[in-house]
Amino acid sequence: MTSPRTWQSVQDEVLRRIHDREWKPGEFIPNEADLAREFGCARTTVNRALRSLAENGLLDRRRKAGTRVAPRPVAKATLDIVVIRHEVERLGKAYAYGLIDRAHAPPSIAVSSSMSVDQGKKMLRLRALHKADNAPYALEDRWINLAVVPGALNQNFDTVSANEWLLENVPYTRGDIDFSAVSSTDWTSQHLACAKDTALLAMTRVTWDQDRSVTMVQVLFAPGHRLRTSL
Amino acid sequence: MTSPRTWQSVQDEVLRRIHDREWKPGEFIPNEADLAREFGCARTTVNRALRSLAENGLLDRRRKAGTRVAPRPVAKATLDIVVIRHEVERLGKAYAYGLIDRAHAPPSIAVSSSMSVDQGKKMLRLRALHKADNAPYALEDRWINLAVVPGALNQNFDTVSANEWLLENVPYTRGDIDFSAVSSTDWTSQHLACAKDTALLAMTRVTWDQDRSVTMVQVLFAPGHRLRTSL
DNA sequence: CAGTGGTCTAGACCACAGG
DNA sequence: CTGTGGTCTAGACCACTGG
Repeated sequence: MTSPRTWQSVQDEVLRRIHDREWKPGEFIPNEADLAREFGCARTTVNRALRSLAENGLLDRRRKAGTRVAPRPVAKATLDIVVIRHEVERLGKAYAYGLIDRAHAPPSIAVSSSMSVDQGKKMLRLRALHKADNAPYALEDRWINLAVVPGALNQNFDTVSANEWLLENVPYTRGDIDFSAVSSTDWTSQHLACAKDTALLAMTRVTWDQDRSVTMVQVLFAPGHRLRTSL
Repeated sequence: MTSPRTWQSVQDEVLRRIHDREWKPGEFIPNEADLAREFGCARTTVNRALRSLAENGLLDRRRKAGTRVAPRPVAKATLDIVVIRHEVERLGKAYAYGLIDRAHAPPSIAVSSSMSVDQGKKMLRLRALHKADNAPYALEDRWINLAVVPGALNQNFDTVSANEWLLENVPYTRGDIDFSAVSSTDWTSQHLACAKDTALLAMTRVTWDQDRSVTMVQVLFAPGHRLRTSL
């Protein structure tokens, strides 16, 4: 075979061998030093190629044991979670935002427990609609932890969505997300302009800064919305 | 400040500066050589730390221009797409699989166009139910491209799901996935043991080997299913 | 053109874990 | 104890791209 010299060409060759079943799932492959000799490059270069593949779940690497092809290739799909306005604009549509209501109230049990906050403490709740080309795009129902983000009380969120304001002004270290399907209620149907009981894609996210919850938001997308990604 | 010596400690320090707004979104940070001097380590070490952060979307790096904190931190959520049996077993539940029907027939227009195959060509269609602790877990509706996987005709898929058989036997290079919410039909309600029009989370995937489609599958999860991930 | 990140090298030492 | 991957170094050259 030819002698790859860059880490990408090494990676390509390794991928080819996996794809062509020269190295089968679960099998060990030669160690880095041997591969470096075979490919005529430095071990560092081989390491870079293999480490990258391991991060993508195609290889299992363990000290002393060695490197093997992942027995069950774990497919990792990456979703980019972006500000809704940017998502709409990327689609070439006109974005509009409207605040529906705003309240300073204690959260429900579900919200307070998801956010690990005292149920008695008042939080800021915002509901808003995002539109694309004047059609409903997504409905946002958000709770903000005022103990962590006191400044939110001074914002009216009339023109800038909490979505964007928080991202630009409040740091976070971690987020937990889940996706599910829910039926449209009377209230959501009205705002998303769809029939009651329509199936809607829902994204719920709790954002944390260290161990303190910053905000929890449920986004309901308009009927037919698809979340795309690839492997 | 202290002098980090490993790439992870360099990364931690960079993360801290971003988090504490010492380096603000959109701002340029010192170049690799300067940081290496400041931290008392090799430039390679700084490079490793910054490259990793850039891959995670926290930094924007461009030759000559330099490195800056990403103006809009793009949150990347990674979903692990695994074999359904393993997912169920990981939950500590008993897995069961049942083939519902199997047909050798031409695909619908929707399927043939998604898979870029000639609509006249017969394909293998399998519908099956995955159960967890004897309750419906997910309903699978799959089309297999026999031009790419002729061997599938010799499998009856009575006991091994196409899901697993394909993963273990047929290589692929790419997959396109989308998630959406759909309403349950009479047929799906019957198999998932739910009311008609219940909102269901649907995952549709088309798998490719180079530029030839291998299989297309729609998985409908039982009501209430949540797809979890974190940032 | 020149400054920046991107990569390769050869060698070294270390951390971990299998035997 | 020993083989493996994990990492660091110092230096070098390259590729891209902004000015």
